[in-house]
Amino acid sequence: MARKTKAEKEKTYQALLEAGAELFQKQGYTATTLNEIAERAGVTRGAFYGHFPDKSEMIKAIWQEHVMPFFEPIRETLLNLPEHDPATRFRHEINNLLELFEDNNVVGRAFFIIMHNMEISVKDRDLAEFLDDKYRLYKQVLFCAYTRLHDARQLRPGVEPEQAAMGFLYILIGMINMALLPFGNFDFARDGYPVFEHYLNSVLSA
Amino acid sequence: MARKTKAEKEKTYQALLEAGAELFQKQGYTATTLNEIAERAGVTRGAFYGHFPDKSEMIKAIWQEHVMPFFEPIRETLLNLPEHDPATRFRHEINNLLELFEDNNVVGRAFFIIMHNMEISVKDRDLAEFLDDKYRLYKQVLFCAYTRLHDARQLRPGVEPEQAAMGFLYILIGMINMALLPFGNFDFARDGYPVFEHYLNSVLSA
DNA sequence: TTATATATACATTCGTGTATGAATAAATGC
DNA sequence: GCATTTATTCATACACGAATGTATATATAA
Repeated sequence: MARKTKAEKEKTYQALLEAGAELFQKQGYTATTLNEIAERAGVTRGAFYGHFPDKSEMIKAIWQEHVMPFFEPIRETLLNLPEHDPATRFRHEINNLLELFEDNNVVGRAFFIIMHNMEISVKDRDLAEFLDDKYRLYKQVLFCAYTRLHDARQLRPGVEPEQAAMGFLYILIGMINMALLPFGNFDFARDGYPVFEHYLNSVLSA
Repeated sequence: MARKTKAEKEKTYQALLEAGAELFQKQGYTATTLNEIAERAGVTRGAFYGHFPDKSEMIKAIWQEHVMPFFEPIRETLLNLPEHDPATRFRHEINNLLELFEDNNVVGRAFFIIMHNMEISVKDRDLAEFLDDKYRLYKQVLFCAYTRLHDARQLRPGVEPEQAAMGFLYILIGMINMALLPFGNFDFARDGYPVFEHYLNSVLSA
């Protein structure tokens, strides 16, 4: 095969990544073969191995390229809520998060794959750790945010940060789950924002 | 192979079911092979095909045998909350549900497999429909319960049944998700009951 | 005697990983 | 800038293993 230019190489890389994400979403991570990915990207398995050591590395790449750029700033903000009136910033950022899931289906797709369409296997310890990290991350970020809210006395009396963070995490995970399922038409305006609004009001005093 | 008695046949059936559930939980549905299931059950693939047409039928059997007996009465109760003071019954039944997940790890395991360790694939339309049914079921049951609560004026003013049902579903799904993950030690007394208690208090007026 | 639970054996298909090769982009030397 | 060398992208081919489904055999329950 003729050597391609650097720009062309990047193009096939992106094509492979996109093909992989689409197929993982549609038929699951384990059930998707390298042949299918390559074919959908318009290349052969030879190209795949030129870009990824194996399938599991592709998942990490999808996360890195499709999620991190959007997710990182939100995480950064939640970890550094202002000492004065963190609640307003918190509400705002949660809104950003929901909008991200509503608008950007690349991000949503990646989450769906990670949470729903990738079996957690003892066989692949590496991937299990990768998933573990993701969940640990969410928990940590939310706990940090709620601690700040607590310190600023913007949580309703009797609401403990750990508990509130867990509750929020449940709602978030639950909603993302439902929102991303291929069946059961989900409407953010109907099933997303109002639910969060209610929950935030029940937890925040501000 | 020598023919077995009917009782022995039932025993290998149960052994296969148990082996399948264990392996699906540990390594995922797709990644588990019929050979592994048979070997763990102390038989060969020949026995498997004597009891199940294929792997997907085993999932349905696991649900039928390991979940339905516990889940059905709860569903029945939620669909038929009393007209007078449904809230008390509702709280009670939700508690039952949490206890079920806390105590009965066979039920929890089945849920974990369905929700986390079985990829949703277009390739297997039959299984996708099976999953779809499950989610539809939850939604329907909760909506029915919340409607009854609403009619009895036991929802806080401004709380709509649809919304409240969705919120509850999110929390439930989110919690079950987190509770069942193999990593991240989950404690029902710490991360389960209090969160639900808070949410119920924020929604119910009674 | 007959029906059947399950082991065994076989055929087929499929997926992975690697080794190889062709053609050309990129690098190098002048 | 041009000629030559080198590096590299990706297709092709191959080897190996593994999984499925089916057909068959056997011993014994019914």
